[in-house]
Amino acid sequence: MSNTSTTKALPLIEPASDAAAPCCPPLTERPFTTEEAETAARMFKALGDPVRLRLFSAVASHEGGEACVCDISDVGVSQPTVSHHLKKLKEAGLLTSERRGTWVYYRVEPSVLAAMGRLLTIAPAVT
Amino acid sequence: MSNTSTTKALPLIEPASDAAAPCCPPLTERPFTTEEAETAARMFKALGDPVRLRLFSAVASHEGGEACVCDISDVGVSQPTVSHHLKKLKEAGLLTSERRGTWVYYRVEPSVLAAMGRLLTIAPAVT
DNA sequence: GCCCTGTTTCGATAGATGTCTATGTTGAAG
DNA sequence: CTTCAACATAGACATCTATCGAAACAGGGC
Repeated sequence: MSNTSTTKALPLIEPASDAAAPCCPPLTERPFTTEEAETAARMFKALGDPVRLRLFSAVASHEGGEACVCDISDVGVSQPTVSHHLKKLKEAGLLTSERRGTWVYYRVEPSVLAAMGRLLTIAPAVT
Repeated sequence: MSNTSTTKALPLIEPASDAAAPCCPPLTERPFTTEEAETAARMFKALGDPVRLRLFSAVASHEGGEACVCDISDVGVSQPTVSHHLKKLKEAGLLTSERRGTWVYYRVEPSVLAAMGRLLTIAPAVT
């Protein structure tokens, strides 16, 4: 509500009350519809490649939750391949990118991480 | 007596009982190694197909956490294809199967779900 | 024995995917 | 303006994947 923003006061983690739960209920809640399955599968598939997973982990674990390509591109494949995988992660909504001067920085979209985590919850403890 | 019946025979491939393989730390903790990435990517990849995701969700949300194939095979593909996808999910360690009489029942491996969920946690708050 | 429920196998095929090399594009620095 | 460095894009290629139909196989109930 009014947020009471007397001062900036950055919250620990943006509440994102619903900001990014556009996808689906927990997998255990009810059988997924075709649409839900396609949406969710796109995200899982993005993390279903070892190189992408390493890139994602490198960004996610980097200081400040962001990293420039030059910091993470040592994953054993050529530079264009790195670029290609980063693009895939971006298309899946898992990463965002921003150019600052010569370098391009990638950042994790935390709300999407949370949404995927919610998919995998055992039981929402609700009826 | 004969061969190995005196004791429990040797566990060629121990069912890994539970263990559930907490394969990896959270993605945000540190950059994944190649091995970790390959292990984790195998699980994500298994859920990266819409049909498999629907099958998995159907089992996971079914009463008792298990379902027979006849209950979930209405996903728009042929019956051998359903069988093929269920096999993939089993190979990924996400499902187990058991025959009871005429029907085969699939069940979710809850510990694996938990392990995947842990991968996606933002910050483990230490131990 | 016959039938039912699944599993497996066998091509076969259309499409997706990961990788590379080569070439652009963008911005900073001479 | 030229050149270099950091990434992105484009095209080519080989491999993998999902799917099908049909048919054989395996347990279990009758």
